[in-house]
Amino acid sequence: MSRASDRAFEAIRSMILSGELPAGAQVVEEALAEKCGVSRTPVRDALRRLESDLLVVRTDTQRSFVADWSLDDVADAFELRSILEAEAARRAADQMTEGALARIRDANRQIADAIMKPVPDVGGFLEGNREFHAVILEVAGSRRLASLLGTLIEQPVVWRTAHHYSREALHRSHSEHDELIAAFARRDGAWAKSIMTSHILRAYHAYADAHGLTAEFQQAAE
Amino acid sequence: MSRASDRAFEAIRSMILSGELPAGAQVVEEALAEKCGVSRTPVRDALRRLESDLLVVRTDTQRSFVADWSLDDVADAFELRSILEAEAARRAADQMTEGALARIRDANRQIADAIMKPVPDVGGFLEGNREFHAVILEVAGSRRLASLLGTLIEQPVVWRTAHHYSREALHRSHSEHDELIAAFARRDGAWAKSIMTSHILRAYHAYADAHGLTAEFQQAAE
DNA sequence: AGAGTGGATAATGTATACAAATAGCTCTGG
DNA sequence: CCAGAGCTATTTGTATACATTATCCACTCT
Repeated sequence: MSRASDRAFEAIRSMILSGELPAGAQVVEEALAEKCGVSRTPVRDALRRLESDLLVVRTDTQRSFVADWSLDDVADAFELRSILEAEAARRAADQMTEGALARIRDANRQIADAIMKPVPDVGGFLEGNREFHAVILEVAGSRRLASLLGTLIEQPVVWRTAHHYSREALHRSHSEHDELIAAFARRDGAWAKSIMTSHILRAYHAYADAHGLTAEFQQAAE
Repeated sequence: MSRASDRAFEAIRSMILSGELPAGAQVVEEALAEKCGVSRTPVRDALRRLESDLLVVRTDTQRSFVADWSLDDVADAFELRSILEAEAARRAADQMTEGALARIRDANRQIADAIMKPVPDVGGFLEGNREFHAVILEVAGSRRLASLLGTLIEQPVVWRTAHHYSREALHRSHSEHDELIAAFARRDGAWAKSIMTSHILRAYHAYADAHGLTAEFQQAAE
Protein backbone atom coordinates (compact mmCIF):
# COMPACT_ATOMS: atom_id res chain seq x y z
CA MET A 1 0.00 0.00 0.00
CA SER A 2 2.99 2.29 -0.11
CA ARG A 3 2.85 2.57 -3.86
CA ALA A 4 2.16 5.97 -5.30
CA SER A 5 -0.86 4.73 -7.22
CA ASP A 6 -2.36 3.32 -4.03
CA ARG A 7 -1.84 6.58 -2.21
CA ALA A 8 -3.35 8.47 -5.11
CA PHE A 9 -6.32 6.10 -5.14
CA GLU A 10 -7.01 6.59 -1.46
CA ALA A 11 -6.50 10.33 -1.66
CA ILE A 12 -8.85 10.81 -4.59
CA ARG A 13 -11.37 8.41 -3.14
CA SER A 14 -11.54 10.33 0.10
CA MET A 15 -11.78 13.61 -1.78
CA ILE A 16 -14.84 12.22 -3.53
CA LEU A 17 -16.44 10.68 -0.45
CA SER A 18 -15.88 13.82 1.60
CA GLY A 19 -17.40 15.99 -1.07
CA GLU A 20 -14.20 17.94 -1.67
CA LEU A 21 -14.64 16.74 -5.23
CA PRO A 22 -18.38 17.15 -5.71
CA ALA A 23 -20.54 14.89 -7.84
CA GLY A 24 -20.39 15.87 -11.48
CA ALA A 25 -17.08 17.71 -11.15
CA GLN A 26 -14.52 17.08 -13.85
CA VAL A 27 -11.41 15.35 -12.62
CA VAL A 28 -8.23 16.35 -14.37
CA GLU A 29 -5.25 14.06 -14.17
CA GLU A 30 -2.58 16.69 -13.93
CA ALA A 31 -4.35 18.69 -11.22
CA LEU A 32 -4.75 15.58 -9.08
CA ALA A 33 -1.19 14.54 -9.77
CA GLU A 34 0.09 17.81 -8.41
CA LYS A 35 -2.25 17.65 -5.44
CA CYS A 36 -1.07 14.14 -4.57
CA GLY A 37 2.56 14.90 -5.23
CA VAL A 38 2.96 12.21 -7.88
CA SER A 39 3.09 12.11 -11.65
CA ARG A 40 0.11 11.54 -13.90
CA THR A 41 0.92 7.85 -14.38
CA PRO A 42 -0.24 6.60 -10.96
CA VAL A 43 -3.16 9.02 -11.05
CA ARG A 44 -4.33 7.47 -14.29
CA ASP A 45 -4.14 4.10 -12.62
CA ALA A 46 -6.13 5.31 -9.66
CA LEU A 47 -8.81 6.81 -11.89
CA ARG A 48 -9.29 3.52 -13.70
CA ARG A 49 -9.81 1.78 -10.39
CA LEU A 50 -12.23 4.43 -9.19
CA GLU A 51 -14.06 3.99 -12.45
CA SER A 52 -14.57 0.29 -11.90
CA ASP A 53 -15.74 1.15 -8.38
CA LEU A 54 -18.35 3.36 -10.03
CA LEU A 55 -17.04 6.45 -8.28
CA VAL A 56 -15.82 8.02 -11.51
CA VAL A 57 -17.36 7.98 -14.95
CA ARG A 58 -15.86 8.84 -18.32
CA THR A 59 -17.48 10.45 -21.29
CA ASP A 60 -17.18 9.00 -24.74
CA THR A 61 -14.34 11.45 -25.34
CA GLN A 62 -12.30 10.23 -22.39
CA ARG A 63 -12.97 13.01 -19.95
CA SER A 64 -13.46 11.86 -16.36
CA PHE A 65 -16.05 13.15 -13.91
CA VAL A 66 -17.06 12.34 -10.37
CA ALA A 67 -20.01 9.98 -10.67
CA ASP A 68 -23.32 11.71 -10.19
CA TRP A 69 -25.87 9.09 -9.29
CA SER A 70 -29.43 9.92 -10.15
CA LEU A 71 -32.23 8.94 -7.81
CA ASP A 72 -33.09 6.15 -10.23
CA ASP A 73 -29.53 4.84 -10.19
CA VAL A 74 -29.57 4.75 -6.43
CA ALA A 75 -32.93 3.02 -6.43
CA ASP A 76 -31.48 0.39 -8.75
CA ALA A 77 -28.51 -0.14 -6.49
CA PHE A 78 -30.73 -0.60 -3.46
CA GLU A 79 -32.98 -2.96 -5.37
CA LEU A 80 -30.03 -5.08 -6.42
CA ARG A 81 -28.84 -5.12 -2.85
CA SER A 82 -32.22 -6.17 -1.53
CA ILE A 83 -32.46 -9.05 -3.97
CA LEU A 84 -28.94 -10.33 -3.52
CA GLU A 85 -28.46 -9.73 0.14
CA ALA A 86 -31.81 -11.26 1.03
CA GLU A 87 -30.69 -14.41 -0.73
CA ALA A 88 -27.34 -14.22 1.05
CA ALA A 89 -29.14 -13.93 4.39
CA ARG A 90 -31.13 -17.05 3.66
CA ARG A 91 -28.00 -19.01 2.88
CA ALA A 92 -26.09 -17.50 5.78
CA ALA A 93 -28.75 -18.67 8.21
CA ASP A 94 -28.31 -22.23 7.00
CA GLN A 95 -24.55 -22.15 7.30
CA MET A 96 -24.12 -19.88 10.31
CA THR A 97 -21.32 -20.71 12.74
CA GLU A 98 -20.97 -19.60 16.34
CA GLY A 99 -17.84 -17.65 15.49
CA ALA A 100 -19.52 -15.70 12.74
CA LEU A 101 -22.53 -15.07 14.92
CA ALA A 102 -20.26 -13.61 17.57
CA ARG A 103 -18.70 -11.28 15.01
CA ILE A 104 -22.12 -10.17 13.86
CA ARG A 105 -23.17 -9.47 17.45
CA ASP A 106 -19.98 -7.48 17.99
CA ALA A 107 -20.67 -5.41 14.91
CA ASN A 108 -24.15 -4.58 16.10
CA ARG A 109 -22.76 -3.72 19.53
CA GLN A 110 -20.46 -1.24 17.84
CA ILE A 111 -23.48 0.23 16.09
CA ALA A 112 -25.29 0.49 19.42
CA ASP A 113 -22.36 2.36 20.95
CA ALA A 114 -22.23 4.71 17.99
CA ILE A 115 -25.89 5.69 18.01
CA MET A 116 -26.25 5.97 21.80
CA LYS A 117 -23.92 8.92 21.99
CA PRO A 118 -25.38 12.40 22.51
CA VAL A 119 -24.28 13.19 18.97
CA PRO A 120 -24.55 9.96 16.94
CA ASP A 121 -21.18 8.77 15.65
CA VAL A 122 -22.10 8.21 12.04
CA GLY A 123 -18.64 6.97 11.12
CA GLY A 124 -18.87 4.30 13.80
CA PHE A 125 -22.33 3.36 12.62
CA LEU A 126 -21.18 2.97 9.04
CA GLU A 127 -18.16 0.91 10.01
CA GLY A 128 -20.24 -1.40 12.19
CA ASN A 129 -22.84 -1.68 9.48
CA ARG A 130 -20.21 -2.55 6.91
CA GLU A 131 -18.82 -5.31 9.13
CA PHE A 132 -22.31 -6.61 9.93
CA HIS A 133 -23.22 -7.10 6.30
CA ALA A 134 -19.75 -8.26 5.28
CA VAL A 135 -19.85 -11.18 7.71
CA ILE A 136 -23.24 -12.27 6.39
CA LEU A 137 -21.95 -12.25 2.82
CA GLU A 138 -18.85 -14.12 3.91
CA VAL A 139 -20.87 -16.85 5.61
CA ALA A 140 -23.18 -17.08 2.60
CA GLY A 141 -20.05 -18.27 0.90
CA SER A 142 -19.84 -16.61 -2.44
CA ARG A 143 -16.67 -14.61 -2.71
CA ARG A 144 -17.43 -13.04 -6.03
CA LEU A 145 -20.94 -12.25 -5.00
CA ALA A 146 -19.54 -10.64 -1.89
CA SER A 147 -17.05 -8.48 -3.72
CA LEU A 148 -19.56 -7.34 -6.29
CA LEU A 149 -22.00 -6.41 -3.61
CA GLY A 150 -19.31 -4.68 -1.63
CA THR A 151 -18.81 -2.31 -4.49
CA LEU A 152 -22.45 -1.40 -4.55
CA ILE A 153 -22.99 -1.25 -0.83
CA GLU A 154 -20.26 1.18 -0.11
CA GLN A 155 -21.23 3.55 -2.80
CA PRO A 156 -20.67 7.19 -2.06
CA VAL A 157 -24.32 8.03 -2.33
CA VAL A 158 -25.09 5.83 0.62
CA TRP A 159 -22.03 7.02 2.46
CA ARG A 160 -22.72 10.66 2.01
CA THR A 161 -26.40 10.52 2.73
CA ALA A 162 -25.92 8.43 5.86
CA HIS A 163 -25.11 11.68 7.60
CA HIS A 164 -28.62 12.81 6.87
CA TYR A 165 -30.31 9.77 8.32
CA SER A 166 -32.60 10.57 11.18
CA ARG A 167 -31.95 9.32 14.70
CA GLU A 168 -35.00 7.11 14.38
CA ALA A 169 -33.68 5.56 11.18
CA LEU A 170 -30.38 4.67 12.85
CA HIS A 171 -32.12 3.07 15.82
CA ARG A 172 -34.55 1.19 13.63
CA SER A 173 -31.66 -0.14 11.62
CA HIS A 174 -30.01 -1.37 14.81
CA SER A 175 -33.11 -3.17 16.02
CA GLU A 176 -33.62 -4.78 12.63
CA HIS A 177 -30.09 -6.09 12.93
CA ASP A 178 -31.08 -7.61 16.26
CA GLU A 179 -33.96 -9.35 14.57
CA LEU A 180 -31.61 -10.70 11.92
CA ILE A 181 -29.33 -12.00 14.65
CA ALA A 182 -32.28 -13.82 16.21
CA ALA A 183 -33.12 -15.37 12.85
CA PHE A 184 -29.52 -16.48 12.39
CA ALA A 185 -29.39 -17.91 15.90
CA ARG A 186 -32.43 -20.05 15.06
CA ARG A 187 -30.99 -20.95 11.66
CA ASP A 188 -34.23 -19.71 10.16
CA GLY A 189 -33.37 -18.87 6.55
CA ALA A 190 -36.84 -17.82 5.44
CA TRP A 191 -37.17 -15.43 8.34
CA ALA A 192 -33.71 -13.97 7.79
CA LYS A 193 -34.46 -13.45 4.12
CA SER A 194 -37.71 -11.68 4.81
CA ILE A 195 -36.20 -9.38 7.41
CA MET A 196 -33.24 -8.55 5.21
CA THR A 197 -35.51 -7.60 2.34
CA SER A 198 -37.45 -5.09 4.38
CA HIS A 199 -34.28 -3.93 6.13
CA ILE A 200 -32.71 -2.88 2.85
CA LEU A 201 -35.90 -1.35 1.52
CA ARG A 202 -36.29 0.68 4.69
CA ALA A 203 -32.71 1.90 4.30
CA TYR A 204 -33.62 2.98 0.80
CA HIS A 205 -36.62 4.91 2.03
CA ALA A 206 -34.49 6.58 4.69
CA TYR A 207 -32.11 7.56 1.90
CA ALA A 208 -34.87 8.84 -0.33
CA ASP A 209 -36.35 10.90 2.50
CA ALA A 210 -32.98 12.35 3.44
CA HIS A 211 -32.18 13.08 -0.18
CA GLY A 212 -35.52 14.76 -0.74
CA LEU A 213 -34.86 17.08 2.18
CA THR A 214 -31.34 17.75 0.99
CA ALA A 215 -32.57 18.64 -2.46
CA GLU A 216 -35.06 21.09 -0.98
CA PHE A 217 -32.41 22.68 1.18
CA GLN A 218 -30.15 23.06 -1.79
CA GLN A 219 -32.86 24.67 -3.85
CA ALA A 220 -33.77 27.00 -1.01
CA ALA A 221 -30.14 28.06 -0.69
CA GLU A 222 -29.87 29.13 -4.28
CA MET B 1 -11.77 2.58 -31.05
CA SER B 2 -8.65 3.42 -32.96
CA ARG B 3 -6.72 4.10 -29.81
CA ALA B 4 -3.80 1.85 -29.12
CA SER B 5 -5.16 0.87 -25.72
CA ASP B 6 -8.46 -0.16 -27.30
CA ARG B 7 -6.71 -2.23 -29.89
CA ALA B 8 -4.57 -3.82 -27.19
CA PHE B 9 -7.67 -4.53 -25.13
CA GLU B 10 -9.44 -6.27 -28.00
CA ALA B 11 -6.34 -8.16 -29.02
CA ILE B 12 -5.61 -9.49 -25.54
CA ARG B 13 -9.26 -10.24 -24.92
CA SER B 14 -9.49 -12.35 -28.02
CA MET B 15 -6.24 -14.10 -27.16
CA ILE B 16 -7.81 -15.08 -23.85
CA LEU B 17 -11.19 -16.08 -25.22
CA SER B 18 -9.64 -18.11 -28.01
CA GLY B 19 -7.39 -19.94 -25.62
CA GLU B 20 -4.20 -18.61 -27.17
CA LEU B 21 -3.51 -17.30 -23.68
CA PRO B 22 -4.67 -20.24 -21.56
CA ALA B 23 -6.29 -19.90 -18.15
CA GLY B 24 -3.69 -19.49 -15.45
CA ALA B 25 -0.99 -18.25 -17.80
CA GLN B 26 1.03 -15.29 -16.67
CA VAL B 27 0.54 -12.19 -18.76
CA VAL B 28 3.60 -10.02 -19.08
CA GLU B 29 3.16 -6.42 -20.13
CA GLU B 30 6.21 -6.14 -22.32
CA ALA B 31 5.54 -9.37 -24.21
CA LEU B 32 2.00 -8.27 -25.01
CA ALA B 33 3.18 -4.79 -25.92
CA GLU B 34 5.53 -6.21 -28.52
CA LYS B 35 2.87 -8.59 -29.81
CA CYS B 36 0.39 -5.76 -30.21
CA GLY B 37 2.93 -3.38 -31.64
CA VAL B 38 2.43 -0.75 -28.95
CA SER B 39 4.27 0.34 -25.84
CA ARG B 40 3.61 -0.93 -22.35
CA THR B 41 1.47 2.06 -21.41
CA PRO B 42 -1.65 1.13 -23.39
CA VAL B 43 -1.15 -2.53 -22.49
CA ARG B 44 -1.26 -1.63 -18.80
CA ASP B 45 -4.48 0.19 -19.47
CA ALA B 46 -5.95 -2.78 -21.26
CA LEU B 47 -4.95 -5.15 -18.47
CA ARG B 48 -6.73 -3.00 -15.88
CA ARG B 49 -9.88 -3.14 -17.96
CA LEU B 50 -9.60 -6.89 -18.44
CA GLU B 51 -9.15 -7.16 -14.73
CA SER B 52 -12.41 -5.39 -13.98
CA ASP B 53 -14.03 -7.68 -16.57
CA LEU B 54 -12.76 -10.58 -14.46
CA LEU B 55 -10.74 -11.96 -17.36
CA VAL B 56 -7.43 -11.22 -15.67
CA VAL B 57 -6.47 -11.48 -12.02
CA ARG B 58 -3.50 -10.03 -10.18
CA THR B 59 -1.57 -11.51 -7.31
CA ASP B 60 -0.80 -9.54 -4.18
CA THR B 61 2.58 -8.81 -5.72
CA GLN B 62 1.15 -7.24 -8.88
CA ARG B 63 1.72 -10.09 -11.29
CA SER B 64 -1.13 -10.63 -13.74
CA PHE B 65 -2.53 -13.96 -14.85
CA VAL B 66 -5.34 -15.10 -17.09
CA ALA B 67 -8.28 -15.76 -14.79
CA ASP B 68 -8.72 -19.41 -13.99
CA TRP B 69 -12.25 -19.89 -12.77
CA SER B 70 -12.73 -22.81 -10.46
CA LEU B 71 -15.89 -24.88 -10.67
CA ASP B 72 -17.06 -23.15 -7.50
CA ASP B 73 -16.49 -19.72 -9.00
CA VAL B 74 -18.53 -20.66 -12.03
CA ALA B 75 -21.26 -22.06 -9.82
CA ASP B 76 -21.34 -18.74 -7.98
CA ALA B 77 -21.62 -16.82 -11.21
CA PHE B 78 -24.50 -18.96 -12.38
CA GLU B 79 -26.20 -18.65 -9.03
CA LEU B 80 -25.93 -14.87 -9.15
CA ARG B 81 -27.31 -14.92 -12.65
CA SER B 82 -30.23 -17.11 -11.69
CA ILE B 83 -31.19 -14.85 -8.80
CA LEU B 84 -30.84 -11.58 -10.65
CA GLU B 85 -32.12 -12.57 -14.02
CA ALA B 86 -35.15 -14.33 -12.60
CA GLU B 87 -36.08 -11.09 -10.90
CA ALA B 88 -35.41 -9.21 -14.13
CA ALA B 89 -37.71 -11.60 -15.98
CA ARG B 90 -40.48 -10.95 -13.50
CA ARG B 91 -40.18 -7.20 -13.97
CA ALA B 92 -39.74 -7.50 -17.73
CA ALA B 93 -43.02 -9.40 -18.00
CA ASP B 94 -44.83 -6.53 -16.29
CA GLN B 95 -43.29 -3.89 -18.51
CA MET B 96 -43.02 -5.79 -21.78
CA THR B 97 -43.69 -3.85 -24.98
CA GLU B 98 -44.60 -5.25 -28.38
CA GLY B 99 -41.37 -3.91 -29.84
CA ALA B 100 -39.22 -5.63 -27.26
CA LEU B 101 -41.19 -8.83 -27.64
CA ALA B 102 -40.52 -8.76 -31.37
CA ARG B 103 -36.79 -8.37 -30.72
CA ILE B 104 -36.85 -11.27 -28.31
CA ARG B 105 -38.65 -13.43 -30.87
CA ASP B 106 -36.09 -12.46 -33.51
CA ALA B 107 -33.27 -13.42 -31.21
CA ASN B 108 -34.77 -16.83 -30.60
CA ARG B 109 -35.32 -17.26 -34.32
CA GLN B 110 -31.62 -16.63 -34.82
CA ILE B 111 -30.94 -19.31 -32.24
CA ALA B 112 -33.24 -21.70 -34.07
CA ASP B 113 -31.40 -21.09 -37.33
CA ALA B 114 -28.07 -21.66 -35.64
CA ILE B 115 -28.94 -24.98 -34.03
CA MET B 116 -30.85 -26.42 -36.97
CA LYS B 117 -27.78 -26.58 -39.15
CA PRO B 118 -26.11 -29.95 -39.74
CA VAL B 119 -23.22 -28.69 -37.65
CA PRO B 120 -24.66 -26.34 -35.00
CA ASP B 121 -23.41 -22.78 -35.38
CA VAL B 122 -22.33 -22.16 -31.81
CA GLY B 123 -21.29 -18.58 -32.52
CA GLY B 124 -24.75 -17.81 -33.85
CA PHE B 125 -26.32 -19.48 -30.85
CA LEU B 126 -24.25 -17.43 -28.44
CA GLU B 127 -24.98 -14.19 -30.25
CA GLY B 128 -28.71 -14.86 -30.30
CA ASN B 129 -28.62 -15.90 -26.69
CA ARG B 130 -26.80 -12.72 -25.73
CA GLU B 131 -29.39 -10.59 -27.49
CA PHE B 132 -32.28 -12.57 -26.00
CA HIS B 133 -31.14 -11.97 -22.44
CA ALA B 134 -29.97 -8.43 -23.11
CA VAL B 135 -33.41 -7.33 -24.22
CA ILE B 136 -34.99 -8.79 -21.11
CA LEU B 137 -32.57 -6.91 -18.89
CA GLU B 138 -33.17 -3.76 -20.87
CA VAL B 139 -36.92 -4.01 -20.47
CA ALA B 140 -36.52 -4.77 -16.77
CA GLY B 141 -35.12 -1.29 -16.71
CA SER B 142 -32.05 -1.30 -14.55
CA ARG B 143 -29.07 -0.12 -16.51
CA ARG B 144 -26.52 -0.81 -13.82
CA LEU B 145 -28.02 -4.17 -13.12
CA ALA B 146 -27.77 -4.94 -16.80
CA SER B 147 -24.15 -3.94 -17.13
CA LEU B 148 -23.12 -5.86 -14.03
CA LEU B 149 -24.85 -8.95 -15.29
CA GLY B 150 -23.40 -8.51 -18.73
CA THR B 151 -19.95 -8.85 -17.27
CA LEU B 152 -20.84 -12.11 -15.61
CA ILE B 153 -22.88 -13.58 -18.40
CA GLU B 154 -20.28 -13.22 -21.07
CA GLN B 155 -17.54 -14.68 -19.01
CA PRO B 156 -15.01 -16.75 -20.87
CA VAL B 157 -15.80 -19.89 -19.00
CA VAL B 158 -19.29 -19.91 -20.39
CA TRP B 159 -18.09 -18.78 -23.78
CA ARG B 160 -15.47 -21.44 -24.08
CA THR B 161 -17.53 -24.28 -22.73
CA ALA B 162 -20.53 -23.44 -24.88
CA HIS B 163 -18.76 -25.32 -27.65
CA HIS B 164 -19.06 -28.43 -25.54
CA TYR B 165 -22.78 -28.17 -24.99
CA SER B 166 -24.67 -31.12 -26.34
CA ARG B 167 -27.14 -30.80 -29.18
CA GLU B 168 -29.92 -31.60 -26.73
CA ALA B 169 -28.83 -28.81 -24.42
CA LEU B 170 -28.94 -26.27 -27.24
CA HIS B 171 -32.41 -27.38 -28.31
CA ARG B 172 -33.71 -27.43 -24.77
CA SER B 173 -32.41 -23.92 -24.27
CA HIS B 174 -34.26 -22.80 -27.38
CA SER B 175 -37.55 -24.29 -26.27
CA GLU B 176 -37.19 -22.77 -22.81
CA HIS B 177 -36.80 -19.43 -24.54
CA ASP B 178 -40.08 -20.11 -26.31
CA GLU B 179 -41.72 -20.71 -22.98
CA LEU B 180 -40.33 -17.44 -21.69
CA ILE B 181 -41.71 -15.66 -24.72
CA ALA B 182 -45.14 -17.13 -23.97
CA ALA B 183 -44.90 -15.90 -20.38
CA PHE B 184 -43.92 -12.43 -21.58
CA ALA B 185 -46.74 -12.37 -24.10
CA ARG B 186 -49.19 -13.07 -21.28
CA ARG B 187 -47.47 -10.54 -19.01
CA ASP B 188 -47.18 -13.31 -16.46
CA GLY B 189 -44.30 -12.24 -14.20
CA ALA B 190 -44.44 -15.15 -11.79
CA TRP B 191 -44.34 -17.64 -14.63
CA ALA B 192 -41.49 -15.86 -16.36
CA LYS B 193 -39.49 -15.76 -13.15
CA SER B 194 -39.96 -19.43 -12.50
CA ILE B 195 -38.98 -20.44 -16.02
CA MET B 196 -35.94 -18.18 -15.98
CA THR B 197 -34.72 -19.69 -12.73
CA SER B 198 -34.77 -23.21 -14.07
CA HIS B 199 -33.47 -22.05 -17.44
CA ILE B 200 -30.31 -20.66 -15.87
CA LEU B 201 -29.86 -23.64 -13.58
CA ARG B 202 -30.17 -26.01 -16.52
CA ALA B 203 -27.54 -24.02 -18.38
CA TYR B 204 -25.31 -24.44 -15.35
CA HIS B 205 -25.82 -28.18 -15.33
CA ALA B 206 -25.05 -28.33 -19.03
CA TYR B 207 -21.85 -26.44 -18.28
CA ALA B 208 -20.96 -28.71 -15.39
CA ASP B 209 -21.55 -31.81 -17.49
CA ALA B 210 -19.51 -30.48 -20.38
CA HIS B 211 -16.75 -29.41 -18.07
CA GLY B 212 -16.64 -32.78 -16.38
CA LEU B 213 -16.28 -34.51 -19.72
CA THR B 214 -13.62 -32.05 -20.81
CA ALA B 215 -11.64 -32.67 -17.66
CA GLU B 216 -11.73 -36.40 -18.29
CA PHE B 217 -10.61 -35.99 -21.86
CA GLN B 218 -7.75 -33.81 -20.78
CA GLN B 219 -6.65 -36.32 -18.19
CA ALA B 220 -6.89 -39.15 -20.68
CA ALA B 221 -4.76 -37.22 -23.15
CA GLU B 222 -1.89 -36.79 -20.72
C1' DA C 1 -27.28 38.26 -36.02
C1' DG C 2 -26.35 33.44 -36.58
C1' DA C 3 -23.95 29.49 -38.26
C1' DG C 4 -19.81 27.66 -39.24
C1' DT C 5 -14.71 27.63 -39.44
C1' DG C 6 -10.19 28.19 -37.69
C1' DG C 7 -6.85 28.28 -34.36
C1' DA C 8 -5.41 28.54 -29.43
C1' DT C 9 -5.85 26.01 -25.14
C1' DA C 10 -6.39 22.32 -22.30
C1' DA C 11 -6.61 17.42 -21.49
C1' DT C 12 -5.65 12.89 -22.50
C1' DG C 13 -2.91 9.13 -25.10
C1' DT C 14 1.61 7.09 -25.96
C1' DA C 15 6.51 6.10 -25.88
C1' DT C 16 10.65 5.71 -23.41
C1' DA C 17 13.99 5.67 -19.70
C1' DC C 18 14.91 4.59 -15.32
C1' DA C 19 13.72 2.99 -10.41
C1' DA C 20 11.91 -0.41 -7.38
C1' DA C 21 10.38 -4.73 -6.29
C1' DT C 22 9.75 -9.59 -7.03
C1' DA C 23 10.93 -14.35 -8.35
C1' DG C 24 14.08 -17.75 -9.35
C1' DC C 25 18.48 -19.62 -9.09
C1' DT C 26 22.98 -20.79 -7.34
C1' DC C 27 25.99 -21.53 -3.88
C1' DT C 28 27.08 -22.35 0.73
C1' DG C 29 26.69 -24.38 5.33
C1' DG C 30 24.83 -27.79 8.06
C1' DC D 1 20.41 -33.74 0.66
C1' DC D 2 18.00 -29.88 2.45
C1' DA D 3 17.47 -24.99 4.14
C1' DG D 4 18.59 -20.55 3.64
C1' DA D 5 21.20 -16.39 2.12
C1' DG D 6 22.46 -13.62 -1.57
C1' DC D 7 22.77 -12.53 -6.28
C1' DT D 8 20.76 -12.10 -10.97
C1' DA D 9 17.29 -11.63 -14.15
C1' DT D 10 12.63 -10.50 -14.85
C1' DT D 11 8.71 -7.70 -14.22
C1' DT D 12 6.26 -3.99 -12.73
C1' DG D 13 6.03 1.07 -11.00
C1' DT D 14 6.97 5.95 -11.91
C1' DA D 15 8.42 10.14 -14.11
C1' DT D 16 8.79 12.81 -18.10
C1' DA D 17 8.49 14.39 -22.84
C1' DC D 18 5.99 14.47 -26.73
C1' DA D 19 1.83 13.37 -29.80
C1' DT D 20 -2.93 13.40 -30.37
C1' DT D 21 -7.40 14.77 -29.57
C1' DA D 22 -11.12 17.53 -27.77
C1' DT D 23 -12.97 21.93 -26.19
C1' DC D 24 -13.66 26.62 -26.36
C1' DC D 25 -13.67 31.05 -28.22
C1' DA D 26 -13.06 34.45 -31.48
C1' DC D 27 -13.69 35.61 -36.05
C1' DT D 28 -15.59 35.58 -40.63
C1' DC D 29 -18.90 35.05 -44.05
C1' DT D 30 -23.53 35.00 -45.38
